Amino acid sequence: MRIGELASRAGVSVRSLRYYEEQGLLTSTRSSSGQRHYTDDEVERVVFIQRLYAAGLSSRTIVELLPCVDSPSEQNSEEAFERLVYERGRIDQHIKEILSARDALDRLIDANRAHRDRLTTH
Amino acid sequence: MRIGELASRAGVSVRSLRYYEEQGLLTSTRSSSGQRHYTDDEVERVVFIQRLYAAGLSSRTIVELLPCVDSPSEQNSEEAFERLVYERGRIDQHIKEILSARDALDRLIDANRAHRDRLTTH
DNA sequence: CTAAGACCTGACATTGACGTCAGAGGCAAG
DNA sequence: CTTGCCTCTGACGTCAATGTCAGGTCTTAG
Repeated sequence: MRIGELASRAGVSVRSLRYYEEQGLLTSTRSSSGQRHYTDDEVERVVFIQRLYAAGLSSRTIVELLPCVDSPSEQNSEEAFERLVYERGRIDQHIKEILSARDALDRLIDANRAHRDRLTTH
Repeated sequence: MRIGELASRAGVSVRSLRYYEEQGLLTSTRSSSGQRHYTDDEVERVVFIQRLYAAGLSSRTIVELLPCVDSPSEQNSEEAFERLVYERGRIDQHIKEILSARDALDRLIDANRAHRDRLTTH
């Protein structure tokens, strides 16, 4: 498949895919005329990358984790594996922060709703 | 307290506090010489702002929620209240994304660990 | 009084993940 | 063969939160 199709299937822009390749997150085979071609697997990979972005990881960080994705068999990914565990912890921390933000909003919502009810029943 | 103390208590930079004020997230009283002064309450407020930032809200969005924080008593914050509920939903969505990123990393960690064990017991 | 260290405003710099545009070539249908 | 859409590279633009610097003022300990 060509880049446009991968983009629409994975729900990202064509620009983003070229950027991912530039950052070393994604590879493509090239047709003789230079156009990028992808296999179906790449859809999944792009979605995975998106998830990590959503969790606050940067391209640079994701690149460092890729050995664990691409060749979990090599023990040269020892360093990458430690990084993986570390980032997992950071995400966990991040989740806690966001949960506490949600809690704060919930309390705010309750307070406001309580006030509204008081006005309504008045 | 002056800006430096608020910054260190809330764990943010002085620059950020001035930026928050510029964006309408924070107010300060000024001494005759123009220096900003804050009450203890502001520490809590800054922490709250940080939480919302961590949850992915922008300054602009936070400003729109502030009426609910500052005067939950006014019903002119009707619009702000709806926004509040809406953003709560977005955060919820965001949490789900991050959880699925964490799951993805967990699966990756398991796969790598499994491989390592296979090597070790060999 | 004076020196060190906070603070002020205003402005430009930075970073990351893209958007967007220009100019050129590729490809399938009619 | 042309028309319309996709793709290419390269480069510049953007946005938000913050860093950083300059040049000046305040405050406080000694």
